[in-house]
Amino acid sequence: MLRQPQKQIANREKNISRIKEAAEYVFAEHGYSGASFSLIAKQAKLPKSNIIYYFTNKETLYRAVVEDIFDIWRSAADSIKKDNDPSTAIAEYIDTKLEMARNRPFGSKVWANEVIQGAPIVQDYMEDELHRWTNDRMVVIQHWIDSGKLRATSARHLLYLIWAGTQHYADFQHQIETLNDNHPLTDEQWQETKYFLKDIILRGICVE
Amino acid sequence: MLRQPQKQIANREKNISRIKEAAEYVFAEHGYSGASFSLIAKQAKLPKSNIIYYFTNKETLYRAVVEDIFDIWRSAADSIKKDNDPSTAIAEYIDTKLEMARNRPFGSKVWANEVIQGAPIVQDYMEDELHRWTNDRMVVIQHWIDSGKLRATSARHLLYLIWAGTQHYADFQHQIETLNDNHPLTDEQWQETKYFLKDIILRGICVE
DNA sequence: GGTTTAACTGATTAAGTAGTCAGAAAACAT
DNA sequence: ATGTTTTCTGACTACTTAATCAGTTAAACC
Repeated sequence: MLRQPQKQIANREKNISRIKEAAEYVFAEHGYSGASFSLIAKQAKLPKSNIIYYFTNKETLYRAVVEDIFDIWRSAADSIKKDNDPSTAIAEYIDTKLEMARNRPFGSKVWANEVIQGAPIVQDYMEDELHRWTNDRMVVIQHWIDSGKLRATSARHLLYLIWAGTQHYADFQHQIETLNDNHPLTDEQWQETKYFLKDIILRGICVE
Repeated sequence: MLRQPQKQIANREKNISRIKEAAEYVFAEHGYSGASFSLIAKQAKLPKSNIIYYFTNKETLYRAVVEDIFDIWRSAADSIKKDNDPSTAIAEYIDTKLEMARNRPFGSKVWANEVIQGAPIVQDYMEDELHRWTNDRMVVIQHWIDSGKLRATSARHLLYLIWAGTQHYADFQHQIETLNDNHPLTDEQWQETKYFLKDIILRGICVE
């Protein structure tokens, strides 16, 4: 049995993902300015210097976190494809996005925070990646509309409504829990949420 | 003609609202931690010490800003009353909220920021005022449903969807403008937004 | 006009911040 | 084993921050 000669590499990967996870949480809870290296270090249970060793500075760490988020977020829209059935595809998209809101709320919060503040760090990302990605999806939706599979509405605003409606449950999680008498949503309540959003949105866009 | 003996009072009010306006902007653009007295002072064109003179500390100023926002936000729902026609009332609510998103985006952003970070400063406000306010509106909507004027859907999630769908245009303003080729929305585009949201949501909740 | 009171402000302080760096420790190579 | 490279870290620095406060200016009162 060969000894693995890469103890370093394995350790490096472990540490990096551990730091990113901690950073995602701290950036979400405190915003960019409020997130200090010492808070992130405490969360990751690693010395502050070690974090700087891996990521050089705060902005680099932040960008790494945001890029991870964006990749996941992007892959959630895999179902929005020309040849898929619109209702099924959009229902699937809503389901997936709500599951992400439930399971990975911190990423969503970091993104929201960044955009609210005018994307000072990831403006280039928005102009390139997000812009292209959004246009691609809009083309698909417009195709569905043009071929009579969807009611004639705005593809752009439909996307925005799906984003807003789903991400709300991540970004405003705290508000929702407060209004739910300080309890997290139960499985049943998440089911209800999924059902509600699909019900309203699909009813709004399907040809009658 | 009597001389006004209240030069001081007038000046005080002027300064306070000037400071709050500047603070709302800076808190929205930089978050709670990122908003420093010196930034707010620069924005308000007043010395830093003067701001502290009026508001004692950062948290007090912040709370003043949030309370102002909340009051305005609350009054937008005046139309949600038992005796009003549901479709008209909800259409009016959506219109009003979208106008607020357009004209007062900073307040919305401050609120969003605060909630995303778990409402560290205004938790009590959420538990008292917002909770009561939301329950009141939900009772009205439930009444409409029970009396057959609306389809049987979730009053709670309907409110959330309206909030999410409208506030998105304030909170994510920067993203929306970036996706709009770096142009602010035109009058026409705002019209289109209003139309879209009312179209989808009303279609989703009206009895067929 | 002179006194009291409120409004205001520049200088200062104590605490926290991002980032540097010299050197220790571990992993790897031979 | 020895040397080399990479990983790691505590101590430090230069800077920013919220908040204090002593002292100044302006308004209100009589």
